[in-house]
Amino acid sequence: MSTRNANVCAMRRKSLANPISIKDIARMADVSHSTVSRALSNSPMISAQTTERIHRIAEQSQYRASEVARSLVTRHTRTVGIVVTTIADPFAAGVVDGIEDAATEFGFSVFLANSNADPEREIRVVRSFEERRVDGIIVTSSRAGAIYVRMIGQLRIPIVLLNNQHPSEYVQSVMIDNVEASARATSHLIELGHQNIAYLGDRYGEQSDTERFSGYRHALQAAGLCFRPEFIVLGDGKPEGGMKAMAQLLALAERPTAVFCYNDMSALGALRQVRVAGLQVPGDISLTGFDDLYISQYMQPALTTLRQPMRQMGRMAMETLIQLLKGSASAHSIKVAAELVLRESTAPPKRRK
Amino acid sequence: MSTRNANVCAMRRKSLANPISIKDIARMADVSHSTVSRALSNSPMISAQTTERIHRIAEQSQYRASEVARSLVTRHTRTVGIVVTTIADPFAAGVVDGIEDAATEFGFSVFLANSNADPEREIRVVRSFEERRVDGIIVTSSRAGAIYVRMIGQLRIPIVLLNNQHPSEYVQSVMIDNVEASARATSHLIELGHQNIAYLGDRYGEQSDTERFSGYRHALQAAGLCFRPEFIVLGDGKPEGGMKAMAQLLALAERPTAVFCYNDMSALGALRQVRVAGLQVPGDISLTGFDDLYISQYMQPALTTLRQPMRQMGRMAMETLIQLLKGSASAHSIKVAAELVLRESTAPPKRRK
DNA sequence: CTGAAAGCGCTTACAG
DNA sequence: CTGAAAGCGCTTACAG
Repeated sequence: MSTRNANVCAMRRKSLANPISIKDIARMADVSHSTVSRALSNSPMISAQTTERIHRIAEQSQYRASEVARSLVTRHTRTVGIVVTTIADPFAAGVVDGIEDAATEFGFSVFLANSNADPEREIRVVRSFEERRVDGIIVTSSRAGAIYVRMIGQLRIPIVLLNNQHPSEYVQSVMIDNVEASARATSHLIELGHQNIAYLGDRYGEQSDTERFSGYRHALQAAGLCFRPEFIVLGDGKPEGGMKAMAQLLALAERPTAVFCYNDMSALGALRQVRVAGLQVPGDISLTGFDDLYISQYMQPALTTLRQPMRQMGRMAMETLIQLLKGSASAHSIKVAAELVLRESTAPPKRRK
Repeated sequence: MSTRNANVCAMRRKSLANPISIKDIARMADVSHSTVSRALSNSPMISAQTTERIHRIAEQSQYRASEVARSLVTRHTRTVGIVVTTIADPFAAGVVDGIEDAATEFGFSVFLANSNADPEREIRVVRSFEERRVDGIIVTSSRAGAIYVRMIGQLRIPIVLLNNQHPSEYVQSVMIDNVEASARATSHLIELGHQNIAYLGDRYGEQSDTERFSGYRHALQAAGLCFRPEFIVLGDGKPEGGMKAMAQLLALAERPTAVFCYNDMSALGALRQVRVAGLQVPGDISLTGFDDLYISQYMQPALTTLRQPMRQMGRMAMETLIQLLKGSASAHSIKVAAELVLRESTAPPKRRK
C-alpha cells in the first residue's frame, strides 16, 4: 500500500471510529456534559430553553447516543438473543418475524443466531449472547437435550423456550398443543369416514413427533379404530422424506385412504409421491399437514392442515420475556392451540366398507 | 407484592445484573485486573503459569467478558446490522442465513431488523443500528428510494446493499444479474419453439421487475419475435397476484403458450390458475419462475426457474463488508449470475405454427 | 437549574 | 513479567 493510501485509510478509519460524543455537543452548547445528557433524555431538571437548544444542536450535528456506553452504566442493553436452528426454515422465520415485531415495539433490538442443530454451536451462541450482555434469550425448536436445558436453566439471563424439546420446569416456554391438535385432525379424517389412516412421522425423534403421534393414536382409540403398525412410516420433516415414506405406504397391499403428515413439508413430498404414482389427492388419498406454512394454501390441492400461529407465538415469547424482565410473575408454560384449517386435500374415502 | 416477594425480586435482579467482572477474578487470583485482562487475551506479556491459573479461575467462576465494556474501549463492536423487508420472505431468510454463517465465521454477531417496506421504519432501524455502534450494515431488497440511498451514503458506517433499488455509485452492492438471466430464460422458451411468450410481472415498479422485463424483451427482439402488449400482465410478487394476472392471460383470444413469471411465488399462483382453468403445465402452457425457492423443486410440476444463490449472495455481502472494515479496496458492485434450472414446467408448445 | 465527580468493565500505553 | 493510571461515552448521586 502506498503512503498516500495508508494516510487515506487512517483518516477514513478515524472518521468512522469517532462519532461525535456528548462532550462535543457540550462544548458546542457551552454547558457541561451532564447537562447535555439530561437534556437529551428530557429530564425535568433542565430548563425548557436549554433542553430545546441542546436538542437542536444534537440534531444538526447528527449526534447518535452510544448505546454501548449507556448499557455499561445502566446495566442492561435492551437486546434479546434469538437462537433458531436455521432462519431458512419457514417456521423459524415466522416466529422470528413475530419476535422482531414485538421487540421493536418495546424498544429492543434482536440478535439472531443459527445453531444449525449443532449442540456445540448452540452453546457457543448462548455464550456469545452472555458476553453481549443481552437482557434475555429466546430459543426456538431446539433439539438440544435435557442436559443442555439444565445448563440453560442455570443461566443468569432470563430465557424463554418456544416449541422446544424438554422445556423443563425451570424455564418459561410457549408450546403448541401437539397432542390435542393431532387428535383433532385425525378425528376430522375419521368423521369423513376414513378407517385406514396412516401416520407419516419424523425419524429424528423430535418430541413434537412423539406428541403428534400420540394425538393420532388417541383419536383412533377414541373412535374404536384399530392401530396398524404398518401404517406408521417415518420421513425427515422435509419433502424428500415425505416422498419416500409415502412410497412405502403406497406399496402396501392394503393402502391407507388418509395420511396424517407430521408437517406441511412432509405433506408436500407425500403429495408429490401420490401424483407420481398416478393417484389423486383427495380422490384416492386424503392428506393433512401441520404448520400451515404460507405456501400450503397454494398447494395443489390446497392443504388441510393445523395452523401454528407462528407470528403470534413469537410475539408471545417476546412478551413473556418482557414480563420476566419486569420481574412480574407470569404463566410458566403457555400452551397454544393449533387451528384446524380445512382445505382441499381431505375428502371422504371413495368406497366405504 | 409482599415484602418477601419484593426482596426475592431485588436479589434476583441483583444477581442478574451483576455478572462477575475482571476485578472479581483479579481478587481471586491475587493479581491486578490488568494482568487478568492480558492473561485472558493470551498476551505474551504474561507468564504461562499465571495465564493458565487465571484461565482456570475464569472458567470455574463462569466468567463472561463484557463485550459492551470491551467495545467501548476498542471502538468496534464486531456486530453487523441487517435490514430486510420481512424475514418471513423466503428470499430474505436465505440471504440472512448466508450472512449469519459468514458473520459467525468472522466472529461477528448479527442484529436483525424488519423494515416492513416502510421507509420511515427503515430509517429508524438504521438509526438504531448507528446507536448500537454496529461495525457495518447490510440492506436487502430495499425499495426505499434514491433519496434514502443518498442519506445512507453519508452514513459513517460501511454499508453494503443486496439486490437493492438504485444501489448508486457511493456504496458497495451485490446484485443478481436480472437482465442477463431473464434473457436466458426467455431464450430457453424460444428454443423450445414458443413464439407467444407472456411476461407476468410485478406491479410495484421494482427495479428488478424493470430489469427482468428488459431481459425478456431483449431475447424476444434478438429472436425476431414481435412484442405483444397484451402479453404483459402484472402481479404482485405473490401467488395471489400471479393467479389474477394469469387469469387475464387465459382470457385472451389468442393465449400465450409460455409465461415468464417475475418470481417463483408469482409462478406458484399462475400454476394454480392454469389448473383451475382445467389446463395443464407444461402441456398447454409452459411456466418459468425466478429465485428457485426451496419449494419450487417440489411444485407440481417442478418449476423451471432462475436460481438466485441466496446463501452465497448473503455470504458475499458479509465478506464485502469485512473487506470494507479492513480498509482494503474491493469491487464496488458485484454482479452475480443466476443459474437456469431446467425442470418440468417447460416443454415445447403443443402445435407449432 | 447546572456542574464536578465517580463509576460502569474493560484495554493499553507507561513505569518499574 | 506485573501493576497503577488513564480513558472509552455515558448516567447519576452529590453539591451548590
